[in-house]
Amino acid sequence: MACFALVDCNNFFVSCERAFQPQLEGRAVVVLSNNDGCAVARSNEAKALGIKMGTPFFQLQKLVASGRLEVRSSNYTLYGDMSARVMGILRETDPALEVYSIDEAFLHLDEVAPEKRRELALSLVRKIRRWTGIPVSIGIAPTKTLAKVAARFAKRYAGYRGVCEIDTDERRRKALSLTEIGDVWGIGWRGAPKLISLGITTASALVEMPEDWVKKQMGVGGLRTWRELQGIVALDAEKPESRKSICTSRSFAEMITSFDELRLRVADFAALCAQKLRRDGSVAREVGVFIHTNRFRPELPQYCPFQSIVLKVPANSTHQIVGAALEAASRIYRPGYAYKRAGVLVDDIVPAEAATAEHTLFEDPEKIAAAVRRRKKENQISALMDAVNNPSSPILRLAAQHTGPYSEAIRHDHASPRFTTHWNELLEIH
DNA sequence: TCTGGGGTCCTAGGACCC
DNA sequence: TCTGGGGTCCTAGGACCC
Repeated sequence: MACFALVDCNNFFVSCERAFQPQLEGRAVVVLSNNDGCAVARSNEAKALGIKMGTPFFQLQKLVASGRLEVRSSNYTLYGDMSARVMGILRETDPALEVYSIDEAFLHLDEVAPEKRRELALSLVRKIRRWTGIPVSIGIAPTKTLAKVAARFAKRYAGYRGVCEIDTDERRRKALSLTEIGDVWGIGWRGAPKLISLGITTASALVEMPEDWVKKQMGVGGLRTWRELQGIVALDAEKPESRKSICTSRSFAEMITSFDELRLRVADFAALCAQKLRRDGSVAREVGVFIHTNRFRPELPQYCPFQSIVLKVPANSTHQIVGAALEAASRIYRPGYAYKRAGVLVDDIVPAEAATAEHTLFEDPEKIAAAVRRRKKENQISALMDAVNNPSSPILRLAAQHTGPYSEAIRHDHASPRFTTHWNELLEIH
């Protein structure tokens, strides 16, 4: 029988902050989204205060002022590095682990003798805590969806010491009966109320429904969840080769009205997309831009257009991607609106080596040759930029981009240092 | 005053084919 | 009055995940 272990970092962003700021231990701590917009991670103490995921920061100001709550701006450089450390430790146990998100990974324990699985997981919990400072919970079960269920119990009950295993049918039934339907992986904010209205309030109630009812009510995705909850593997093990689309978008600290200002942001986002494409060894055929007014200000005129441009030849050079993005932006920009957010999305992505030029029969061979030469030069420039640039604050940029640090346009009033990735911000011990 | 960002997959419906 | 049938492919939007 298959066996998966889900390793889930507890309150990951908060735990990363605590690893270098022990004074946060035992306190209510919240990590804020980009722009210090809303809560995206909460310590257990913060959850106990009733703070919900996504709570706007301005609603938390009183708690902060009264000293009952600590906040930190998100520090993705730090979290990315801490994640890599945790995944590196896990990879020693299973080189083929599936990294599911920045704070979660699935290990395959099929080869580990059943009676040794729990001990192995306990040792991983201890090792990760000791080597990185990050507390993790591990759920072990015959399917990924059940491993998720198990991990919730591992987190909830201290007696498990961080590891919960669903290894018998009796335990599976018990766990499902104690799991609310909305807490099941794959049942979202739309599905849960619908199922509850149909009388399905727990995972066991769902499992007891007939297959065709599930298919009819929930589609093939729901059917997979239903199977997984019974212990039948229904989720694909294959990892995607590479991303199919890449999006870089941000909200702005202030609202932007002028095109000159907006195009600087769009150029930055496009440059980041190009950099991500090159890192993946991919090229994209389509470059899209969206701009959004502030949806939380309905009294202002709203405008949320999207425009994409199809490139003649798939590309990943900063020149090509930025050029197309600015063209798209100029087509959709309208004066008279206050823009709060924008983004660049590159789509129709293929591996760089698979991309071939498609010239039309009627194009002038001279022009084609000139285009190929230009392209080659742009690719060389991009390669040089990658060799020189620090991603978070690139030195070499196009003139179309803005000149300050990327983070300048974003509010980060409560940022902690990049303890592990920046020479000037290393932890100091006195 | 102030409300995140980055993905994947599925489905329904339209365009198109013979 | 009456207006094929069956299939594929693409796309936009929705639902879900963290």
